[in-house]
Amino acid sequence: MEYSEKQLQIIEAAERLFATNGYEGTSVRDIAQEAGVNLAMISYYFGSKEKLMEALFDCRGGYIKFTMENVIKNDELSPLQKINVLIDAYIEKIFTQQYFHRIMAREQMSRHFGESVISVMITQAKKKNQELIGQLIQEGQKKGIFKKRIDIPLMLMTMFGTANQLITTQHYYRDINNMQDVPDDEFQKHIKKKLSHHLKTLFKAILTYEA
Amino acid sequence: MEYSEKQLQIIEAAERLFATNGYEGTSVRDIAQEAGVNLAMISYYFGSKEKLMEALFDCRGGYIKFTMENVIKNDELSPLQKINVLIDAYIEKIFTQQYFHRIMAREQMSRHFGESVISVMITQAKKKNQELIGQLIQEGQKKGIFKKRIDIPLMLMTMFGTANQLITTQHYYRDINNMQDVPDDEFQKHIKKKLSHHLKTLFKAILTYEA
Amino acid sequence: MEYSEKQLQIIEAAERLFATNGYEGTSVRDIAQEAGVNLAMISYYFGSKEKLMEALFDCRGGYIKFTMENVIKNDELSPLQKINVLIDAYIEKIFTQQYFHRIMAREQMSRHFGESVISVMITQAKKKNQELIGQLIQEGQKKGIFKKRIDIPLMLMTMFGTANQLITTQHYYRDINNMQDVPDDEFQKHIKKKLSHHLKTLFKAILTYEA
Amino acid sequence: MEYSEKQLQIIEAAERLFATNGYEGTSVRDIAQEAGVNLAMISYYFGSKEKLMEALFDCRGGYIKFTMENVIKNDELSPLQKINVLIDAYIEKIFTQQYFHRIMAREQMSRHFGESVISVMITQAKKKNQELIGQLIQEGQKKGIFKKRIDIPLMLMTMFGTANQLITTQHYYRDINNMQDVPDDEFQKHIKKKLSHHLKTLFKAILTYEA
DNA sequence: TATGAATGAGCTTTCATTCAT
DNA sequence: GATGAATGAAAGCTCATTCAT
Repeated sequence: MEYSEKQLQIIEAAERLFATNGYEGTSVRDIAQEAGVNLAMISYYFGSKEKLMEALFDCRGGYIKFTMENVIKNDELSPLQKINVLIDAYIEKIFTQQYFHRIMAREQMSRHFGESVISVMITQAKKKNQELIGQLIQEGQKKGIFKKRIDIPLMLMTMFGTANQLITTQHYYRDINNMQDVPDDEFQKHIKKKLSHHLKTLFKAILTYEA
Repeated sequence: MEYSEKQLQIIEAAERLFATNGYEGTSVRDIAQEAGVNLAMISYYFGSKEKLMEALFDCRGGYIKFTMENVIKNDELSPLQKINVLIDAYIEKIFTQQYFHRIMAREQMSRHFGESVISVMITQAKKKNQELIGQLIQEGQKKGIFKKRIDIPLMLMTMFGTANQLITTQHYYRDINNMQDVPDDEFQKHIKKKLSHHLKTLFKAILTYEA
Repeated sequence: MEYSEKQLQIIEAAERLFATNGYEGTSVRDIAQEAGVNLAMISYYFGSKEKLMEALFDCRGGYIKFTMENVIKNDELSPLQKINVLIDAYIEKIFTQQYFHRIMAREQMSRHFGESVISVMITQAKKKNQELIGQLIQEGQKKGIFKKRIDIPLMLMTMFGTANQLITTQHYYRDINNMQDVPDDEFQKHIKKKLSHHLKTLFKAILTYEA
Repeated sequence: MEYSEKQLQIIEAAERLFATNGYEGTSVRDIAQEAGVNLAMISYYFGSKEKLMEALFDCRGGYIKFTMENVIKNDELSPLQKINVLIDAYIEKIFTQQYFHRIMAREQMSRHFGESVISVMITQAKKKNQELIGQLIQEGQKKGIFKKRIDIPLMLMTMFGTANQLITTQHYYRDINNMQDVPDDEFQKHIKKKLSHHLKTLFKAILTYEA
């Protein structure tokens, strides 16, 4: 689907507000004001608030299934190297789409979520990811590099959950580490690096360390 | 603060609904109906919807400062054993207070959160936790059992984040592992055990494994 | 169903406006203003505009099935006398419920009508009426007083249609007959009498006159 | 006034929708879609929704002044024959313009009707009709064929009202007579014939029968 | 001429809250 | 203390119309 300049303007405004205040906590009027457009334009372009949300997911959703296939097929990388590449790719994605990531994290726990179009998209993407990472780990296991018994879903939850936690509570991290005066982009870089190292260590340990 | 029977009834209803539908997604009418009380009672008892939320946190908030002091001072346990005890204590807490935990997870990412009374409570509790676990780890480091460079905030984020992720998306886990027919209490036990093992392995690895 | 004073106040306001401006041409705001109540009260009491309409029909609908049974069973009246009594009863009804009568006349020709609760009520009442009058006419036919071939549906249409036409266009009648200065209640009496005579003549003619 | 092909297209679409859903119940968007033209065209061509309605009446209005003069002057017909010819002419008119007829029936009972241009047109036409029929009846009375005391306005109301009732509630008639499976054109023919016979009988009776 | 885009006003309904008893 | 009734504000959405091209 293609979106016009104005539609993107609205979608981006909605993204910011949904991320900050939640879907229910954001009124269509808020979005109109944030986007600097007439209230009626939103219904005009998207039909309804819910359809706008769907358009947002349609817009950003493509990034969910981040291109793991290429990495997996690459024979020059060891299984662990591939894991590391994937971790960095994932981190890169969610940091460049922080707003959207927050929305997804929020929406995942909603009542109506299971019934919605969006839910299906996310579920499918998650399953796909899981399958691909599953293949990767099996490859490592066959080569004798990774441990036998790996709980892949829990591994992914650790990856998603930790990143989630960091993104949604980064101000805590900032406070605790006394980095209030560090410019934001620098701070982002900092925590991306930290998170990358942390997750890689975590995965390496869990995949190769014999408990 | 003490709450009457009826007030608790309302608080519990609100807890369920806030957890399921979010704060903004829950109307005072919904709560009144869920609690089986008159609509006006809620404003009458709590003053406002927001005050009700605060009462809920006041009620459940005790859970945050989970009793770590005793564990830390216990000389019969090794540092790693203490960590394990803490992990289990934490898991036990959040699983027995799943609803409240979801609410907290949600509210953490909200706009108004930083400004609220609740936010201060959580922040303080987190800092406390971090200090205590910090002490614990330092103890292990002094004894030469734990690695030197440990990013404690990120470790905690992993613990919180993973548990969070599991609790808020347990239906995914259920689907993926084909456990739809398992009774809920049994399923809860199952994932608690899995999570416990997973986190312990994770911590042991990260704390003792030389990368 | 019982309605409170305030509910009746609203229903009556709605009745006036629906009759004058049509259902779609009347806004809930209009009704609130006409009834002198707060806008939100209408949803509070009736749930929605449509439900209010149903309440109106529930309220007035009882009058539709005007008590013909008693008349029919009365052995002291000849069939034609019975017809005359019914005509007067019908006229009395619709003149005392002019507003409601207009609403019904309007709604009968609406698209959504066939699907609504109201529609079912009206249809049933009409069928009932038709059956009863059918019996009456058959009685007269058996006694050799009425003609054999009578198209009852068309007879009723003439009765309903003529009365309808008079009620909805009484101002024309007033203009044409130069009765602008006659007080309204007197004018009402006048046209009721005229209509009564007209319909009775019509029925007598059609039922007894051999074409 | 002359209307272009596209304008007629819009007018016809509006006619169908106004007849079915009422003026207020029809949105300009609905009309645009039904006519298969751009939304803005309607305002562009007609100025406003109300002006479109006027154009519709301007277009169809000719139907009202149905050509009675010729009939009246025709010396080969008896007064009763002339009445019968008029009845058939009237029936033919309204059946070929059912949609428009419904709209008129609706609009007659509207608030704004009395103030509108349309209203004046209809009123004039009605007066004209009344005068002409009045002449016809007087002719019959002079010849001793018709009764003396005839309430012409009520006679016309019976004619208009019965036809009206049949047209707007023809589905009832269909149901009651179990003609659901009869093709529509055949059904139309059927009720036209029935109505014609009914009205002629009615008029003959009322005009010649001594009550 | 023709139209996609845009708009302010209005719609019905629900909100959290307060009033009167 | 407890509650049905009431309310102003705001919600999401549609309206007829106009603008810019």
